Amino acid sequence: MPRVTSKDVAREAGVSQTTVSFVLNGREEHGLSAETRRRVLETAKRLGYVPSGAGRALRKGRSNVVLCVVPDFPVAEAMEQFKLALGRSLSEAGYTCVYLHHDGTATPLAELWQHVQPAVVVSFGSLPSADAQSLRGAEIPLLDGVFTPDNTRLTGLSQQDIGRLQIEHLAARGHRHIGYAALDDPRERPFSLPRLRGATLACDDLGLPAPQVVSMRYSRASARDAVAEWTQGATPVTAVAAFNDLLALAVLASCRTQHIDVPDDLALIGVDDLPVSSLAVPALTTIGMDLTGAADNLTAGILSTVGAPAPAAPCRPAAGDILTLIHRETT
Amino acid sequence: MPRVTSKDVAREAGVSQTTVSFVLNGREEHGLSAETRRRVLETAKRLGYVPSGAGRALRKGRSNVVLCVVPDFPVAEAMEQFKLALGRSLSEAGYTCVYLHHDGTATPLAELWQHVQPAVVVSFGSLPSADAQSLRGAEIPLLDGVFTPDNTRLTGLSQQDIGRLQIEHLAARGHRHIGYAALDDPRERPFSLPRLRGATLACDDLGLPAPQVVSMRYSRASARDAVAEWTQGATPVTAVAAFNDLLALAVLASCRTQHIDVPDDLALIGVDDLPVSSLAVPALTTIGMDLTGAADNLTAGILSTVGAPAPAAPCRPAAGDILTLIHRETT
DNA sequence: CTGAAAGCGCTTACAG
DNA sequence: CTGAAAGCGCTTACAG
Repeated sequence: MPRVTSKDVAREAGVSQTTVSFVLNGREEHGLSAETRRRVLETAKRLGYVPSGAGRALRKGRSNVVLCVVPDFPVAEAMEQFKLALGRSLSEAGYTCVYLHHDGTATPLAELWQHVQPAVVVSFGSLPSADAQSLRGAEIPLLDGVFTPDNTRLTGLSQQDIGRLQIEHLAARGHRHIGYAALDDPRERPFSLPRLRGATLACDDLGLPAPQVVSMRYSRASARDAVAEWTQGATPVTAVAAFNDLLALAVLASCRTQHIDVPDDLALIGVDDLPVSSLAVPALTTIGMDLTGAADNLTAGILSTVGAPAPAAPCRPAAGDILTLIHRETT
Repeated sequence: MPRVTSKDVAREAGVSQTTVSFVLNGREEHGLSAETRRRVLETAKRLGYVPSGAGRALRKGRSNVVLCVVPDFPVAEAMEQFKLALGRSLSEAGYTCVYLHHDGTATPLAELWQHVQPAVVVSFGSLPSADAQSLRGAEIPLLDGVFTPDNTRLTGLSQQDIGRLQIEHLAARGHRHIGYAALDDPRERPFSLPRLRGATLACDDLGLPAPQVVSMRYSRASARDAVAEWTQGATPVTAVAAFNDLLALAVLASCRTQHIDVPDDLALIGVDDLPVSSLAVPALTTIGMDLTGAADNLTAGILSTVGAPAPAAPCRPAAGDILTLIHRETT
């Protein structure tokens, strides 16, 4: 059976296509009579009318797609949760969220958005300036650098605050000589550098010596070396803040094999609150994030960029409420 | 600056729009002269012509979107990897992959595909028959139940084989009384039931007693109870196959606190090869999966459904090559 | 071997 | 307050 078009609705309701379009798009300024409005709405619903995305996109020169360019981040639970939440809240607003995982090798971006004509492009990292330029040329709005330190207001999620929170917790528990487990993976730098910077600034603010940074990988050997470095120096460290839970768990495993007691000999705090972190022995203290809240914040920003009405949810979580300290047994 | 259209290419190449369309879509049957072809191709490239998705979709009544309906699975690393790989290989074939995470509460599906007019719908679980019906009505091809046991040929990824492989490995190492750690989460059933079934069938085939199944959650208390049940019965179990690595890690943690030696008192095998699994002490034996290979298989199926030419890659991994046993220290 | 023309479904400037 | 008409960019049946 053929599709129901706005022409069908018009004929059935005894009005013109113009009127149907005005009613369905809520264009008040043309002052349609209440009765006409009602009849059109009722007819559209009765016939099961669904507007054609293609027709609208062709006419307006702009689709209802929000194109999210995601750099080559490692797959991480937290990022997946965020993407999921963003997709949901945008779809409630009538937009389709498409993630482009861009590792540089793929199709030139310029080609893609000429083809798709997205309503907005959202870049999780920083878009190369050539791409930003080409978007400007195509008059497609861009939300750039969503997860970069300068744009924490977009999500309310500050990587620096994460590092700061870790240090503040350790300091509050009496630690003064603190180690930092950094990750030796260039793809994580957008997160790891600001977290470390936050930790360093916090130490400074609290009058503590700068954290003793050791760069490590996800391996036992690497964790063993790191622990040795922290504990065998002139002024041994009594606590370690790790870039994320996975690194913290590696350190934890290493402590066991080296018979270092956690938290008494060495306290430990991660970031992410992975499911597995609460299962560790001892259970890992960590930082949790309200990723749904962060995604809602971003959605609000996206919608205001396309000039859409603010989202239904009146209560955007404030930046400070996005992060939570989850205190378990390793501190 | 305004967009370059096929009309522009036609004018510039001194031919009609018809000819441009034929050349660019490679319609041989109309017998265009080689010289015309060359000139059109050259002009299109020179002007930077990119076809409009909206224009094409409107005309053909079908977009180039592949809509993947993903049921309410918990976020799992393996599934994310698979989705990433599928998105990549489809985009190479000129299709845009959109994931719809459907938890039942969202927009009616029928509305969505009237709006988007996808080229194919791919359902990771089983689509409700009303939805399948509505797709048929709209003449949109459907690949249904991608991860259900009846359709393992679509990806080459058999959940049953996973359970079977676990048991075969444990049996080969001399175990006869085997426990199975099942997950008590209804959302995982599409994976957990077939895995358990594969394990049970394998025991049967090998002449072993059926596995002693304990249903558990991701918590220490739950793991402790499970271990008690396995070890304190009349015929204690000497090995445990777990639904996934996370559950296996919970069991492993519990064994430590109960001073049960792994693998000597109790051997343990998981599924997924999580990054954290190689860090555990002792390191976890598990089943790894070639998810890129599985995604390539699915892409081939999708492309043949839309009548597209087979993908460039001539070598689809065979079903048997998707799974690998990763032998570490817990068995 | 190639082109003029119609039409996919929508929105909006314009006319009444 | 409402409608007729044009046009977004594409593909294809038809005519030459």
